[in-house]
Amino acid sequence: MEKQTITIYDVAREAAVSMATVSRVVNGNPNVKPATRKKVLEVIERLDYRPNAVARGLASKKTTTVGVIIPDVSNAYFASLARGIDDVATMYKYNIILANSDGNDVKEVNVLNTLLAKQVDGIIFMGHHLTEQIRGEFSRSKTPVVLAGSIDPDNQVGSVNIDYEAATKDATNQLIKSGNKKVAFISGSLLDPINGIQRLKGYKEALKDNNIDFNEGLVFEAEYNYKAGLALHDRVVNSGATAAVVADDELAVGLLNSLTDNGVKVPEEFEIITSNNSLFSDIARPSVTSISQPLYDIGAVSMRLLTKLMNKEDIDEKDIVLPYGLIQKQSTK
Amino acid sequence: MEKQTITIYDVAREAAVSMATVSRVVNGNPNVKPATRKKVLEVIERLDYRPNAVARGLASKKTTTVGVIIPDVSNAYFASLARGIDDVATMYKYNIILANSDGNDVKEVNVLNTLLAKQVDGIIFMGHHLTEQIRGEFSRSKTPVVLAGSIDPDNQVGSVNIDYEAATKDATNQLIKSGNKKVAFISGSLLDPINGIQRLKGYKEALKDNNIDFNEGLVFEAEYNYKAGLALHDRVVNSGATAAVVADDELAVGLLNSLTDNGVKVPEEFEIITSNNSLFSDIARPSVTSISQPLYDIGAVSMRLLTKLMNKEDIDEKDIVLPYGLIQKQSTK
DNA sequence: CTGTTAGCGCTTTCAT
DNA sequence: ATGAAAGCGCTAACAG
Repeated sequence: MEKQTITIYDVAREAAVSMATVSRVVNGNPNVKPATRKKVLEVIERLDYRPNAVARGLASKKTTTVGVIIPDVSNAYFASLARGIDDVATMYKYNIILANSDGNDVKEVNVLNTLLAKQVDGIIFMGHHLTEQIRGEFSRSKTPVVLAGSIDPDNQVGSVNIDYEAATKDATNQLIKSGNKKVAFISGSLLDPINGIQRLKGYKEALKDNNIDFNEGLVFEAEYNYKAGLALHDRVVNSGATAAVVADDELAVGLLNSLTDNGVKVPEEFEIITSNNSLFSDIARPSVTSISQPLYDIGAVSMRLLTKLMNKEDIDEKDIVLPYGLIQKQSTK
Repeated sequence: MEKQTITIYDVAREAAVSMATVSRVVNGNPNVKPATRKKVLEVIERLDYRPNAVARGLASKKTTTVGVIIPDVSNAYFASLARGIDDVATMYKYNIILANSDGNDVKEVNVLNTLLAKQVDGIIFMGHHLTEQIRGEFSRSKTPVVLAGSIDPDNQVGSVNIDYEAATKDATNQLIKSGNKKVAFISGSLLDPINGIQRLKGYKEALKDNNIDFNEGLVFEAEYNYKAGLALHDRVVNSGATAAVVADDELAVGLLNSLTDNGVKVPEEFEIITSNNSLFSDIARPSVTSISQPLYDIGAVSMRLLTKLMNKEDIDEKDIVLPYGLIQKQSTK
């Protein structure tokens, strides 16, 4: 028995109308007499007809699917964004093709190309560092792009973020105010403009406002994971720091656990403020004071912005900055 | 300026060959004289030609994309599976359309239908409970399906899992051996066959082997999240249990923290074994002893199995059971 | 309100 | 080894 697909043609024949009419009722075009619509609908039901989205895509040049380039779905931070993206996508009848890049330049370019080949209607990009090549592809292609939780120093495409600079400044300030002279700045690669430009800038501003000299030895780069946090212990302790602003929760909790496991009292002897307010920061004991970013919303708003772009609507502002907070928990005094 | 897409036709004209030939070189068909191939390749390069995957999909009836139905990507358990799936998919030149269902019957059916409409070549389904309707759709459609970390009591489609029954039995046994007479069984909905059938069975077997009567009052159903774990505290304490096997890490850590925050010593006064060995179980203090499931591998193997199914290869076994472990940490004696 | 007619860009026999 | 031509299933003018 063959995989006999029934097409719009079959429906048209059975309903004794033209393909165009069937197409109209399928697409909810109002220009169809109720009686005809009903008749067609019945045949569709009876034949169990399902429009072929690929054919539709070829004919209409719209696939109702968007590409999402993500460093790693299994990272809680990005997974939250992804969830926000998918929910809004679903709301607007889009599907998402999810592709992991590991923040790797080559993979990013590859995946971008296959996404473009698949004629996605738009792209949401999450990544630490926009390479020239990627930016070139973005501007060359006519496909709308939105950066979620990522910065393009050149502002060519839309983006949704929080004000990392101000948030880091606030956090650093709090740590200084509570008496810490040496506050460590712990982030991911400084090549990522979020770290190297925005966060670092906020950190330095806080120091300056409090007349503290910037000390290179208090700046640490690490990968965003628990083990990296554990591994940081000795270096941080040796730096003489008595507090730290950390750019990632896993990293922060790793540092925290290595500290407490070694008998250091947190927050009495060492204070920590982290950045994502994820479950990790709640689960840890002591729980970790954190900047709160509306992760789900960053994803959701990105997708909403993308729908506008795909729809060629007028955008009042293509770079959206969402509000952040500072949630006090047990790792600060 | 228009979005002037260059097509296979343009390439054919410029290279002075037929579309068929261009198609052949693009698809790596060996029946092309090296000289012609070279010539065509140069034109492709020069024109920056990119084959349109949608057109290709319509003509060949293959989209090289698979649908992935997932309860929630922002759940660490499922996110790990998803990562394994995507990596193997990429390896075999597939992309994944990721769709969140929240384990909701209606959403599952909807999303399945749009996936089928989009002509995905295969589907990977993760969900707690296969409804009749979904199973009906599965068997009616000719599209290959694989269940990842989910059970179909009827075994109609392929699946990849661990032996939940044996794993739960092992965990329960350890708890009993170390002196606990009352071991709580804490899982998600018992409607999910993994919980209601497999895990519960393993739990009961362990009791039986140790001549302990099954006590309904020690069985708890809860949602798989941290708050649900916190909320469970009173009921578990009142049940008289001195240990628990928990089906989810967030749940387990929630219970753990509510216990320790209330002054109960773990593991001295209460022992806990959880099920996913995720980062949560490492971060908690005390860290939580856990069954270890090869999450990434479950995803990866599922996708590998699906490629075979899509390729109509012979399958030795369409239900794959992967090995599990039991990782001793600080929450058990 | 409904039908006709071209394609959309590519794969795939079938010839040659 | 290469070309010609017929679709794949649907949308979108354009008529009427």
